[in-house]
Amino acid sequence: MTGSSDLAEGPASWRAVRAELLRRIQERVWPPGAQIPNEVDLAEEFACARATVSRALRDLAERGLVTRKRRAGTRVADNPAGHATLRIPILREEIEARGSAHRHAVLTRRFAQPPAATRAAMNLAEGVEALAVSTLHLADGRPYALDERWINLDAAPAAADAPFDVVSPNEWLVRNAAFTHGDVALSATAAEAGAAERLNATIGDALLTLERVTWRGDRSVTLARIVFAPGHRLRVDLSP
Amino acid sequence: MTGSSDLAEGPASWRAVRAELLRRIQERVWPPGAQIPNEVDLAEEFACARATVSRALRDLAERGLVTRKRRAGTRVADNPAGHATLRIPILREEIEARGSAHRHAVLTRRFAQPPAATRAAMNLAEGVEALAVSTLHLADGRPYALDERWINLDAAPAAADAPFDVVSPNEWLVRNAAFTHGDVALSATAAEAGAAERLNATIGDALLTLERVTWRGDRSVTLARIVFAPGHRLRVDLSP
DNA sequence: TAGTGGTCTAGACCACCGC
DNA sequence: CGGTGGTCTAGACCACTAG
Repeated sequence: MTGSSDLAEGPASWRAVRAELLRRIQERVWPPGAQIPNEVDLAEEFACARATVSRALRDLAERGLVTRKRRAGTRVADNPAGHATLRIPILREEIEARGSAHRHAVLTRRFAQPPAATRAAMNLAEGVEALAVSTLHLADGRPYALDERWINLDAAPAAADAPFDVVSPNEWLVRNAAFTHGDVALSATAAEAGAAERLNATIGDALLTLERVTWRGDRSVTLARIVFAPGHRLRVDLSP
Repeated sequence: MTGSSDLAEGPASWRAVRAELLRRIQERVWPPGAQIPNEVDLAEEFACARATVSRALRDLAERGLVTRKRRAGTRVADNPAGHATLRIPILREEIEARGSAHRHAVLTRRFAQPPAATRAAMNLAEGVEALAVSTLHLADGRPYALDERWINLDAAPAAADAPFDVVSPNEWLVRNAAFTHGDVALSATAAEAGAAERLNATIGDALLTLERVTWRGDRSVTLARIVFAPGHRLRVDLSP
């Protein structure tokens, strides 16, 4: 085996073990679906403790490259699928990371009863008011994204008094209203009149749209709809 | 503290430790930026081994909730940002997971020199030929996504003989041409004539587009452009 | 029921880097 | 320099489940 000579001379770090296992998977020494030797045997082969092999295999399992079951052992995944991690964007940081100057403007800010669809998505009772805020984010003075959201005042009461002029709702909520989980949907939408004007687009332009609902336990915190300016590309890396 | 009473009675699993640490972070017992006690102290508090605390903290660090430095210790992240994992889709599985019947049709398949932009993105030498394949994926007979891609025959020579009629290029490549890394870009594009006809859309419709380049070492494997049918939503979950 | 992964322990050494 | 996280070890017990 290729990678064992450098391992034989001393204790193998779990990364070295992982690298060798990864090599065997990628080079089809162990093809998809194949059974991998158990931890004890691998530990013996690599002359290390079982815990070290376990660490390496666990890492590969988290990446979806192998599947593990108690009695059945470890197998190479049928589909060694890559996985990308998509971070929840704080628009200011995203813009500044590109070397641009960030600025935001609150367009509207009002208390109202959200429409039925929003109420359903946020699991709100009928008749309760929520805070609707619309914010435009600019990079170097050019429109970058339009952030339209509803905030559940029951989950984040302090938002009622937040002016959002210095700290944007996007950032304020991330910092002050921690969520326990959420879900995101990406889609392409045609620019309607309001968004087109704000984003310097033409009506009907294809705009990348990110909709996100975050929850704190069983209470929704905010439903955000972020519409990016025309041509925006959301990039993510793909790991083994 | 809420979670400690049940921990005091016996050895704490690392998940229980993580849950308690997570609680303190989410409830601002340890606000963003705050220093967390070191592993030894926490192990003493939870009456467990340091390795158990380490496991819990490592998990939180991987999720981006805390940052760890050798001498400086562990701090709550300024932005306890959630992160979503976006799996590389095998369209057939994605469709079947929705309970629909999958079918695909190869529209075109030809060997040609890719255009300059593609050549650059795939780091190909000038003049070499690659395989261009265009495939339409259908769910219950309705257009689902259009897959247009270039395949680097240098990295996946077997693709030259693959008919792609039974196994789609999408699936064939995932299974037979493992990649080491890649990058993905999501954007919204206006449907041009060809895509509109195939996807049962109107010219100019906003379409969610996923572009992906995968690499095997320093050689590109494939550049794929997947255009989804109108209204498609790409969903991802958001974890703490 | 036996074999596998999952976890915990107590101890040890090391790499890093703020003080 | 010394404290911190990062890792490895040898051993142990447990949880799960395939055969």
